[in-house]
Amino acid sequence: MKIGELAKLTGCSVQSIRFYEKEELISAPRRSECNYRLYDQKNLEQLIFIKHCRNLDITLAEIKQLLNLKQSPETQCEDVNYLIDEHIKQINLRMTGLKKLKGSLTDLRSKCRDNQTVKNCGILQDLLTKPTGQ
Amino acid sequence: MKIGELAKLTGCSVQSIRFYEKEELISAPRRSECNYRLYDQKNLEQLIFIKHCRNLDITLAEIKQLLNLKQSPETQCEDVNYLIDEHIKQINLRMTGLKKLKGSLTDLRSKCRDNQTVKNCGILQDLLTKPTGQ
DNA sequence: TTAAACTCTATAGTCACTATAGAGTCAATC
DNA sequence: GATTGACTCTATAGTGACTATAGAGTTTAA
Repeated sequence: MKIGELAKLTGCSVQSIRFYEKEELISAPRRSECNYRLYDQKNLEQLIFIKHCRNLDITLAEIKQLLNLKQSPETQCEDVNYLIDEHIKQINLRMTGLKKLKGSLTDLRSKCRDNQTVKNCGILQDLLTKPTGQ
Repeated sequence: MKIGELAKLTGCSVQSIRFYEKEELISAPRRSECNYRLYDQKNLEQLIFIKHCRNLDITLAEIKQLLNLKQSPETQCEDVNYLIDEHIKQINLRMTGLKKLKGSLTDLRSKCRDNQTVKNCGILQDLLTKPTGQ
C-alpha cells in the first residue's frame, strides 16, 4: 500500500510517517518504479505499535528503546515495566503541578469583577506585585 | 543594574531576558559604554510581571496582549478576565486528558508481572495489538 | 485531455527557551 | 603589570514531535 493508505489505517499523518522513517523508528520501505513508498503488513504493524505508544505520550526515544527490546525476545522485560512506571510517575507530577496552577489562576481570577477598567483590574495589579505561588 | 543582577532578582535566566528583549516583551534598555545592558527599576517591574505570568503558564503571545492592555488604563478589562478564564478551561481539559492517560497506562502496566521475558511481556503484546483508549 | 488527488524532496516554522562558540570587559589577586 | 575568573556581548544551532509550504512529478477518473 502507498503512504496515504497507511496513514489512514494508522491515524498518523503522511508527514509524520516520513518523519518516523527519517528518525529510524520504522525501516525504509521498498519503492515503486516512480519512487513511491510501498508498505506491507509488517510495516503496518510496526507503525501501529508506534501509534499506540504515542497515544500514551511515550517519547520517540523511548519507543526506540522498546523497539530495540523487542529485538531480543529472550531478555528480561523489566526495562519495559520500569519505563511505564516512570511515565505514571511523570503524569502524577504533572497533575499535581496543574492542580496548583489551577488554584493560583482561580485565586487570581477572583481578584477582578467584570466591568472594571484596566487601571482598576485586580488581576493586572496582582500580576505586577504578587508572586504567584509557584 | 546589569543583566546578571536582573536575572537573579527575577529568577529569569540571562538568556531568556535577552530573548524577551528580542521578542519585544521588554523594551531595549540603555547601554553602558562597553555595550552592556543597564536596567532600572521600571525594567525590573516589567520583567517581574512577565515572570509572574510565565509561572502561570501564560504564553508570551498572551503576555504581549496583557502588556498592550496595560497601556490603555481606561479601557474595560474584560479581555484580561477572558484570558484567565480560558486558561482555567485549558487546564481542566489537560487534567481530564491526563487522568485518562494514567488510566490507560495503569491498565497497561497490569498486563505484565515482573521477571518475564520480552517475548512474553504482556505490555509489549498489548502495544502491538490493542488500541489504547485514546 | 484535463483536473483532482496523490506522491516526492527539501526547507522553514512552531514554542520558549537552552547551549555553544568566540570575543570583549571588569575586579581581584599575585 | 599579569593573570585569573566571572561577567558581558552577538550570532547560531538545538530541543521535541511534528506541521506547513514550495515546487515538481504521477496516477486516476471523468
